[in-house]
Amino acid sequence: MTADQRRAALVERLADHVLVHGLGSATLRPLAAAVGTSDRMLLYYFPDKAALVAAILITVAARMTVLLDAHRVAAPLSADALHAQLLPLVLDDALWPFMQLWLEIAAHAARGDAVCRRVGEGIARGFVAWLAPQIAAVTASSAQADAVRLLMSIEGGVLLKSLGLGAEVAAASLGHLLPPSRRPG
Amino acid sequence: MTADQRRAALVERLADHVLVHGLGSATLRPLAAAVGTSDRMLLYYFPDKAALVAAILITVAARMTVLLDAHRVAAPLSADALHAQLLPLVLDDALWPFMQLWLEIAAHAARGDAVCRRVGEGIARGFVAWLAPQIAAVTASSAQADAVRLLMSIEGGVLLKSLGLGAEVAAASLGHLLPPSRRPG
DNA sequence: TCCTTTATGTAGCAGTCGCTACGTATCACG
DNA sequence: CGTGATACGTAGCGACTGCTACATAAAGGA
Repeated sequence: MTADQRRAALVERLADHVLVHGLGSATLRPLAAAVGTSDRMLLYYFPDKAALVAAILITVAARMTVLLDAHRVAAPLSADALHAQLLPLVLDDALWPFMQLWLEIAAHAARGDAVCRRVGEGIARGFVAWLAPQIAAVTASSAQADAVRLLMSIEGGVLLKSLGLGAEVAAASLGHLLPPSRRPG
Repeated sequence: MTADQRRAALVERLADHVLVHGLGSATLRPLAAAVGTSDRMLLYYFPDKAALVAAILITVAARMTVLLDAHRVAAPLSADALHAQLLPLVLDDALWPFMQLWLEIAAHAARGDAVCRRVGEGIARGFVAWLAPQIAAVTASSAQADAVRLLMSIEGGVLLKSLGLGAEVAAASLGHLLPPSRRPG
């Protein structure tokens, strides 16, 4: 096994830890302990902590891409229909660790963290590119705009769920597809 | 001046610092230095750091409420129209420090931070309550659902802007009110 | 066999964290 | 004139941070 392969395997296991405990706990010694090594070795395989975290985040993003692709729709849907399908998905426990991490990435990026900004922007643009072809639209650019709007709503839902408004988000999303009279008070 | 008044004045000045530097830099010694005192005194006026941060966040929330109320619409609008009016507002530089902090609060809440969860949920519910009466709807509950959907979209826009997709968000929001053919490619 | 490269352990640095113990100056009140 | 409460400075604790210096052990090519 080459050094590159060992490094990649290391990052895979570190990604597990970060998905559970978050970026805030992603400090060298706990990270190293979680995979049975030492901070010394982490900085042997990576030039510094920033490079290590970047590698971990990219690995996490790759995992989420795989999970999302399993839910790609067969034929393009209306933006509303796709929204109704995807929102429960990202609020589900299976994807929630990714969403928690996603919020942390956005918060760090907003404060100027270069790693989170760079990786996060790539992921976000990936989301748009993943969504657009699944939306029924007359032009590619309108599908793109629809994708951005859809993404805005979904990620706002993630943010609100993190603050304890998950039920309201789910109800409002449901309401969008039902006549108002059928909604509970 | 009573101790309570001095404590409140302290928090006001601390809020300035947190709005600029964020929660991540909200540690006792830098916070104290920013207002010309010592960590010792911060823990003299507050039982611990959590209580101090909670007080700061509540003060920040009160400031944002004032700013938002200055932009309350005179008569109820459609959800789309209100959205088009508010999105540029929250993406503007004047409110952006609040939004940066808002993302941090959500990220911490998502990781189980009790203070951020409690304060953040209050702010989020305040947003919904602030939005609902400004939305033209047949019933109060449908206005509430519209308010949640509107909030989702706006906060998703904040998240995407923090990752560098501010232009895409602005364009997509514009597109929502224009026929597709008039949108740039 | 020697000698370089690769991999890893041990120990520690300077700095920051939240928090606390201790001393003391000031001041209202008895 | 005491005397207790209020307000504040100084100093430090133990834990943690990213990172590094140094030693060493194994392995592979000359």
